[in-house]
Amino acid sequence: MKKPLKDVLRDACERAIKGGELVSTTLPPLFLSVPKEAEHGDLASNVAMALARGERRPPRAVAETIVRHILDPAKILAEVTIAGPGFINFRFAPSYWWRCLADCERAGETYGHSRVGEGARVQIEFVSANPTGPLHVGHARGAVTGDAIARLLSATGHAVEREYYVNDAGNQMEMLGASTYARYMELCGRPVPFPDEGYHGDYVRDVAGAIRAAEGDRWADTDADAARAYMRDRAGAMLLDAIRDDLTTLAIGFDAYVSERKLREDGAVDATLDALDARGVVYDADGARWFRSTEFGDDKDRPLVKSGGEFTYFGADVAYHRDKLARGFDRIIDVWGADHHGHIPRMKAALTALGLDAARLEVLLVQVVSLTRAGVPVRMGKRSGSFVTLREVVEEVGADATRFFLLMRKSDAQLEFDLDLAKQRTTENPVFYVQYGHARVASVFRQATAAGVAGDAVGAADPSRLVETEELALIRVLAQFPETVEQAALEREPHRVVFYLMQLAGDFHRYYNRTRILGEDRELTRARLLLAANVQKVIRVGLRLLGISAPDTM
RNA sequence: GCGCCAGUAGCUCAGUUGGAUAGAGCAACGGCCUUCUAAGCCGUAGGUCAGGGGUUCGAAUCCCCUCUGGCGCGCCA
Repeated sequence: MKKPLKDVLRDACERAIKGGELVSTTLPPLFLSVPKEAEHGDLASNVAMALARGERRPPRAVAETIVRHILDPAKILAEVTIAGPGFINFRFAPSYWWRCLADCERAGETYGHSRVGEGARVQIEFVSANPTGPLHVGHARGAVTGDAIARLLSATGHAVEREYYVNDAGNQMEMLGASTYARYMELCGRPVPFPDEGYHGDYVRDVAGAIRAAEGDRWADTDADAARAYMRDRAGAMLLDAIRDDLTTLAIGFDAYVSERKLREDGAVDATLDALDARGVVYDADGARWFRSTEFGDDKDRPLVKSGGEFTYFGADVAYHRDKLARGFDRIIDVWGADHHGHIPRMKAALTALGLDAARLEVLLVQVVSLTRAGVPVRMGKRSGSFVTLREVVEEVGADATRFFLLMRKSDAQLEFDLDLAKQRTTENPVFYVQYGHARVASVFRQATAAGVAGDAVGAADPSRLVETEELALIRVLAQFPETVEQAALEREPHRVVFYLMQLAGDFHRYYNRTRILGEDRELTRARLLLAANVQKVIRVGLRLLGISAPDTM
């Protein structure tokens, strides 16, 4: 919607400069905004105010000069006015909106998609939870956010790969093995002490039970270390499978699962350590090996190898990120829990130290989710093992509502998720409100078909029959969809799409309530069906970008 | 103590390079179904944008200080 007008405006400014009526030689970035007040038109520019200082003239006078040079070869404008402190307000001609509707119709299910990404290879890594237990709600937010951003990036012409980094090595896994072993032995009637920092969740017992069901008591008589190692691997594999299943219920999949253990076994971690060492940023102290990250802006040096000889999590993670960049992505995006924000400087420092371009790594922080039930907080605590799992939430409120609610807020802001609200099938629940908009149009079309109207190639209807203010306003909202998608993708902010859909659904419900779509006038009916069909389509495409279904009946 | 993020209507939150009279949903109050799904719509009310200073034609937005909340500052991951 903005682009054609931006061209007209730029053209006018340049002509004014060429004619010597503006002394500025460069233009500020042309920025068109949608005014809050309808009387201010469809789009407004503040360019005159931005230029006024350099011109040494009042903004309104600068605006007059620019307006005088506006040509409108395509006849898209109905009105151009100067208002307030120096805004130039534009109002589009109805014919422009009719053209927008036709464009929308023609674009089909790819309306809103674009090529701004120019085929850039982007990798997005998300979830990456340790396979030591089921996913909880916090993981779910990262999962849904990463997935939605991946969908947005694909729709805007990026070549996207989704990756899950499996932390299947290290201390936590050993703890899982020991915990599972202890539960297993318990079930065999030969209890051993439960590890101090072990995993207390009931799922460990379930996993141990499943192993025992498949293999009997034979591990009870095996060497304890060997048994623990076996339990670690079996439990890890089973829990990773469970995680995949959980993600599948949320319509989330990955192109690759990369194993930390494999990375270690392949020598990638050693090689990375050597590479850092070769650059002279590694030193030994207190029996450990340290990375001199303070030289690269971190506030502390960080250990890469523990005094026991094991790599730290950080050490392995540096190797993983080096590997990702080596795979040739133009950009790698990490979705992290906000409690990891302190890790960004050290990771960037390590990449810089390795001679890599740290700017290619982008870290998105996802803040915590607090669950409530009718306003009452649901207690969560991982340590106690009583956290609320992703599965429980999805089973209670459904995948669509889970995704919608987790995407309603900017990802770096804390989010309150009211389970009672999410499962309500009433007007208060925004996800049903939006989906209902889609279903409602489907219902109108069922009626239209019964009346023998829908068969008349609605796509070929004449948009110029749509003359009501509300109809043109609705088309305007449709016309804003492509730039909403683009912005959401480039800013990595899926919540913009959520808000857009709530607005579109609201505008449509309002229109529906006042205006009868199926009427006596056949041509008008067809034009309104065209409009309704495109509203429905944009809701559908928008929901698809969020990974949410668009039902025809509710 | 240092660092990061936040503080906008009773509640949950939007607010696009700094722009016009700060918005939405819910909750509250009052209306609308013989007509395409009332799972909807219309109206009313609701504000010291945490507080104070600064920058400028203009600040919720940028800078500084204070207060409040969350998180981080492990040879845990």
